[in-house]
Amino acid sequence: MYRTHTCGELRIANVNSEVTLSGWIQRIRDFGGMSFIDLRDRYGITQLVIDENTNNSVVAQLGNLGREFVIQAKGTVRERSSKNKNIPTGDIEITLTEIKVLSPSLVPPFTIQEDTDGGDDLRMKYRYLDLRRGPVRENLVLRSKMAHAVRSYLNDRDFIETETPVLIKSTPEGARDFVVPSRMNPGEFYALPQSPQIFKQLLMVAGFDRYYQIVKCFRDEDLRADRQPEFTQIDCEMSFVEQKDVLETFEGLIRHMFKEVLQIDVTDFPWMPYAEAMENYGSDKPDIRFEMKISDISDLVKGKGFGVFDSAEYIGAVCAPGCSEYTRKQIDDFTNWVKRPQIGAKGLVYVKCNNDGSFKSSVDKFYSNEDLQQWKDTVGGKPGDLIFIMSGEKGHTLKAIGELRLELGNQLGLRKKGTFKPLWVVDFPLLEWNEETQRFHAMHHPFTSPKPEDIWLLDIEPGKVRANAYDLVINGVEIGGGSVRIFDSELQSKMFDTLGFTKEQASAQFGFLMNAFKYGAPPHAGIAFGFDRLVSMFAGLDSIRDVIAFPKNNSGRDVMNDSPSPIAYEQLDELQLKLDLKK
RNA sequence: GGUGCGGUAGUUCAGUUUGGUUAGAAUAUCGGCCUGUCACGCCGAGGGUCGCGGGUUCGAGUCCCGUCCGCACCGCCA
Repeated sequence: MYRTHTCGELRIANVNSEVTLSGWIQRIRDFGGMSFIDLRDRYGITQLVIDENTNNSVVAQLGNLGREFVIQAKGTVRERSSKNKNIPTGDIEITLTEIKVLSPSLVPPFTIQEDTDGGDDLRMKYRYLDLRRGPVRENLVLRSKMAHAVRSYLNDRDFIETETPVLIKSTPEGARDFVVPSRMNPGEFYALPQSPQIFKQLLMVAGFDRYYQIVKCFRDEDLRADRQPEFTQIDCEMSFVEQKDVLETFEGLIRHMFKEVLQIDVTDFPWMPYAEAMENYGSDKPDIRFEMKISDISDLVKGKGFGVFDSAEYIGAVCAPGCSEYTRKQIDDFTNWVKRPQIGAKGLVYVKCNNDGSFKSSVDKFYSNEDLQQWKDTVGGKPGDLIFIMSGEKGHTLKAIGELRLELGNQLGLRKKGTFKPLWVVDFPLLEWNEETQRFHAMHHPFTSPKPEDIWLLDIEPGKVRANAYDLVINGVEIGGGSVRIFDSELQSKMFDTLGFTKEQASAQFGFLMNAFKYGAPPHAGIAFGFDRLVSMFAGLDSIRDVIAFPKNNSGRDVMNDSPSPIAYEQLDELQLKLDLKK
């Protein structure tokens, strides 16, 4: 028997018990006459003692031990003479009668403790050591709890957990597919799913009525702190429901997870139309932990001789509360910040609303005090506030002010971790114009249903058609999204038509789905949540890598096993593939 | 594809602005001392291709060019 207890469970009540523990040596503190060993496993740390009463065979072994050795220790639980209040086992220790090395260890490349000295790169290379650290392990425990909460909530509501294929057909819309060559079908390829979209819709046609799956999805696009090439979705679909049924069911899920896992009551899930989100926040995923809405002041500022504003399509303002005392340097820093290529603004106009009611702005030459007063009233400014103004093409400018708003929120400490503000963004556009391909693309995916009252626009102004599509945004992070689906094969083929598919292309790509819809498709709708993002948000982290056991790095590489890697000539030959690398 | 930041002991970093003696600190490791530590303490030792290649210079960790790698972001991500 390797152990009678874990390293986290012994307490004062266990005093005098004979116990056997197994685990990793966290640290040895050698005092010459006596020594302490911290023994660690997943459950905690227990202190082992060697002193003048310990038998010589144990003492003799001490010198052979080192950090991260796996040992088995037998001994007796006793009360400590000096207790450690910081750990749950801090009242007791084990006096050793026997110690056995189960597995020695090299000196680890970084210290394995709560605050490691290891950099990200090194931690990823030795991820199995990194995972021994409490904080990283806790993230994965949290992930497991959250998955459990998802399953219990959905199982209780008659959802059926169903697996769908991982080797599927490549589709041209959307993100780039990862592809897998087929040996038995030379020259042909599977794709890894970007989402189980079509399969879950087919399950609805099959009458499953309520489906979910916690499932890996794959996208061959460039990575970010919150984007991995393989990631996990909570994928769901329901039949005989309307948009509001879906939103109610799944805000229930999110509420359940917050309550069950974090013991937090999240009550409000307001709805905000996409158009309103863009107008007021310059983003389709507003962070509504703080106000600071963007105001359109185009009509107020034009025609006073300031050329930059006069020639701009749109002039927007955001008011930073209590910032009128910002120095020239601070304002310059913001100006430079918005001028970076990532934002790409030409400049930044400011108006200081001084506490004495006067104004100081970078455009005093062109505007009177009365003008500035009017701006202040429009943006809802108060004495002591600072108004930032940007101008230009409407879409870009709104986006830029939106970014500035978030940065101001950061600097003013208005984006507090541990505060959670969910928001449904609804009524997304059905289509968006793609300059590159000179055609409309589905904003969500081609199976998204247009709003019935907008269908008439499909032929004359496709860009104006709104969809029954929705995103769940929490704290400015897109956590999930879904839509009411098209279940009528006529409307579906009209949709493909609008997207520029020929009948043949549509039938080759999605023929089986359109066929399925000819055999009695129920009205259905669904949603998918980014599980990794949800976990990282619950954990209070900005990167999803820390909530994934074995993540990829920035360039999509696994630095631990050095993949991807070349394959043998024989493997290529079997697949009848030849490489033609450009460099 | 692009922009920015970074790469110096096992590890985390300082040193680069303004080129100049033997490249430092902390931590880890090893050795010695230590009976109540829990970030133990004290003394000592070892440990460096300053990412790589080229250039400028009497002299390069430091300046220039190229390149590789990491991170963040833009494009991209239905």
